[in-house]
Amino acid sequence: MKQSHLFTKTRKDAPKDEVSKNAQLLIRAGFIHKEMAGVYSFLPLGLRTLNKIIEVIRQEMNAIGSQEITLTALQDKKNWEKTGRWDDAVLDVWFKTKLKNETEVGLGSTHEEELTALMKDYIASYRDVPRYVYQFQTKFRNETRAKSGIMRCREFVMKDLYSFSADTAQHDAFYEKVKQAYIKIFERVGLGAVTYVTFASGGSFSKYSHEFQTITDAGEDLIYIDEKKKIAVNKEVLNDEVLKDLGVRREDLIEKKAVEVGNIFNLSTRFSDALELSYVDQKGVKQPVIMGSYGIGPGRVMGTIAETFADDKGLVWPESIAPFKVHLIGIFDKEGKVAAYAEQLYSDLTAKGIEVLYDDRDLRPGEKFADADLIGLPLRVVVSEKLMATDSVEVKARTNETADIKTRTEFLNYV
RNA sequence: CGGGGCGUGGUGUAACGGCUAACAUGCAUGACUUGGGAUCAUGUGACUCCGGGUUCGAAUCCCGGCGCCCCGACCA
Repeated sequence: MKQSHLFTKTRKDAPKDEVSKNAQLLIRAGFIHKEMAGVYSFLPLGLRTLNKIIEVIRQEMNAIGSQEITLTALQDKKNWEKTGRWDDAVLDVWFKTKLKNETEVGLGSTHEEELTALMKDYIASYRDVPRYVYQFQTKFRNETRAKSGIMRCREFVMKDLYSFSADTAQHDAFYEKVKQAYIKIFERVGLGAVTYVTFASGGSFSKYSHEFQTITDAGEDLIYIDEKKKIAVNKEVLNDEVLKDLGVRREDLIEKKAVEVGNIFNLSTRFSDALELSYVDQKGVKQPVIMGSYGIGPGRVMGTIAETFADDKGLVWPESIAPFKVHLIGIFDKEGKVAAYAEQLYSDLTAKGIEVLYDDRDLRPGEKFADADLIGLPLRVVVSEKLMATDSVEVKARTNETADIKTRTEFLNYV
C-alpha cells in the first residue's frame, strides 16, 4: 500500500478528551476514530490490525474443531424471558428497542440465549453432540461507564465460542482444549509473557471460571500471581480455600493490575434447561446438553497490545498482528531516481508476498520518520540517494535503537 | 448510578464582565529545502456545546440540559 493512497491521517496532538494511552496513540496514528464515549470506528490501519488478531483467533478456534457462524445482533425477547435475563434488574447492560409494531427486541450483549434456542433445531440425538461453534460478533452493552479508550466499549466485536456437549467429561475435555488454544492465541499475538490463566468466580455452575489476564496498568482488575506456577487468582475470589485448592501460598503471590482479555466458563445446563435443549442418548433417554462459553475481545486485545508495547514515540506492533510488516521510506532526490528505486523495491517486496506500507509522499524525512515511529510497523526500511550508490538499504526494527545497512539483495533474502 | 473536573476554528491552547475572540498546529497556494515533524510569504477556518437568565455589555457570572474525561459502584 502506498501511503499517499492510504486513507488515514496522523496527528501530533491527541484530542484532549482521550487520556488512555491506547486511544491517544491509536487516534494519533490514524487507526481508529471516536464516535462517542465507548464507541469507535476502525480505519484501514486499525481494521487491518484487528483483522490480523481475528485471524489468529480464527485459526486456533478451527484447530480445536469448532466452526464459525454469525448470529444476529437483534435478539428475540422470548428466549431471554425463558432464561430470566430480559429484566433490566437482572442484566442491566441491555440496549432494547422496538419494532414498528411495538414488539420489543434486544441488541445482543451476549449470545447464549439465541444460540441455545437455535441449536434446538440441530441437536436432537446423541449423534448431534458435541457441537462447537463460534463467531465474531458486535456486542452492545450499555455500560454505565465506558472507559480506557477501546478497552471498555459499549459496542465492540467479540469472539464467542459455545460448546454443546453430551456429558461433563466431554465438556471438561473440550474446556481444557480451549484453555490451551487461548494460551496459544495470546502467545501468537505477542502477549504470552504477560498473560496469566487466572482463577475467577465460576458463578453458580462450577467452582471456578478461567480468565486470561494481561498485566497492564491500564487494566481494571487486580490479580495475584504465582510466577513460578504461571497461574493467578482474581482478587474477587482470593481466600484461603482457593489458595489451598490451587496449591499456592499467599507469600508467593504478587499483586498486579491486569486486563481481562479472555474468559472461559462452564455453563452446565443453565441455558439448556431454561430453553429446553436436550438430546436422546443411545438408550432413548433424554439427556441435558452441557454447555460452555468462551470469549475473547479482539478490540480489547488490540488495545492491550498498544498499551503493552508502545513507547514514547508511538505504537509498536508485534509482527504477527502488525497492519503491515515493512514500512518503506524513500528519501527523495530532485530527479526522482530514489523514487524509482523505491518503487522497484516496493514491487519486489510485494511480489514476495510481504505486506509493505510505502511512504511515497513528498515530505521531508523527519516527518516520515516521525510517522513511521508513530504507526509502529515492525521493520523500517529506508532508501536514499546515498544508499542507492552502493545498492543498499537501511533496515531498522521498531524495537531497536540502531539500524543496519544491508545490500538490497541481502535485504530481500533476509526479509 | 454517586463524587470530581472540563466543554472556545479540524486539533491543542489563550483571552480582567468591555476593542474586530488571540496564538500554535492543520489545511490551501507559492518560494526554499530533503536523513528526524526546517524556514518564509499569502490565504483558509469559530453563531465560544445547547436553552434560558443577570447586565448598558457575557466565551467569562447564575440556572437547566446535553456531551466528554477521571475516581468509585457496577461488569451475565
